[in-house]
Amino acid sequence: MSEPELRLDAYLPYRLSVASNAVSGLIARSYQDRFGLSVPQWRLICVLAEDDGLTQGQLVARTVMDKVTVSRAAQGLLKRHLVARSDHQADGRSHVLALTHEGQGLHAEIAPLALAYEAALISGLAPDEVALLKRLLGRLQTAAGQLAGDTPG
Amino acid sequence: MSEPELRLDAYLPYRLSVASNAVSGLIARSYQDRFGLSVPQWRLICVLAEDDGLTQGQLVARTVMDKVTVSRAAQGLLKRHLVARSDHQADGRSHVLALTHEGQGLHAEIAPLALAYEAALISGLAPDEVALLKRLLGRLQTAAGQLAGDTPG
DNA sequence: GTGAATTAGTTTCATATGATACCAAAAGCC
DNA sequence: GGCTTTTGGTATCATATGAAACTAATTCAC
Repeated sequence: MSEPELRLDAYLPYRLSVASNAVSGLIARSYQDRFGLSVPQWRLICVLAEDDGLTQGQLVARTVMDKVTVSRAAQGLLKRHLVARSDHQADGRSHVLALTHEGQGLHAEIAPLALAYEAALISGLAPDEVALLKRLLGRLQTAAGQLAGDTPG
Repeated sequence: MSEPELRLDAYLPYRLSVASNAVSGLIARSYQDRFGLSVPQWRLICVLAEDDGLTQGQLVARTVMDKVTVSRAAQGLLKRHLVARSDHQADGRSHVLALTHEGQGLHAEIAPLALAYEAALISGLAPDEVALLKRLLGRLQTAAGQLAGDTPG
């Protein structure tokens, strides 16, 4: 007995999705309005600022985005001269992306805003709660990845 | 000094989005493959199973989805005779939605699967960790809502 | 070396999403 | 009663997304 009750607002995947949508929507709107950047574009800038000279394939791995998404984001940034492309030394199919000076400037401008958003979002939480939250999110992600691989039942 | 470093994989909104996408993708694929249901459709079924006889407006509030999304999901469910519509007693614009017998059957079939997914996802976590996670997600959601209202910056 | 199978990246296409405009019913206002 | 404003829901449109097909370059097998 005791049917294990399924209530939507207690259902973790739902809660996760709603929270993520709220946060992503906030951030996406902000970057779009202020800098004309999509979230994928911003992610590329962010990764390239950490670690310059990556191929799109590497960016796919780093950002957990689809390669089509990365391709389009890169094209947009190219058009705005925020990143530059150079031929890959050893692989003629591949190109190496790097931030231009202008791209670096934009990153320097946005990064504090991004951090301010994060700070505002977690302002009610204790530092150890934040750390735990990040760890739990990582676990969920890997669990989902494993389940997606198997034939879950 | 000490620029407060922005690393993408330590950035909470990013982590949240990636985790949510992984989980949502897993669930969405499963419901689509097995039952031909979209996530919005499933959410409506779920809410209507909890609490029958709601208008679309009420469903919008309950599911935190756009009214267009709810409208379309409802139409899909109507076409498959999983929900039924009756005129609203007091408001001629509005309709009342309720699960059909068939819809209830489908819900009874999916609910255990949904709970199994949740159980699998959190299988590595302690119960109090899960509780905390849900609470923190709620806090993030409300914080994002507040920030979206203000002019943050 | 030559040819088959992979891989990096783009293009194409089909679908999902939400902003906006829209229609009809309801509520306020006088 | 008439008139405007608001609200429930739908239709239209413009954009975002990813799956699949495709191109070109690379690797592997031999």
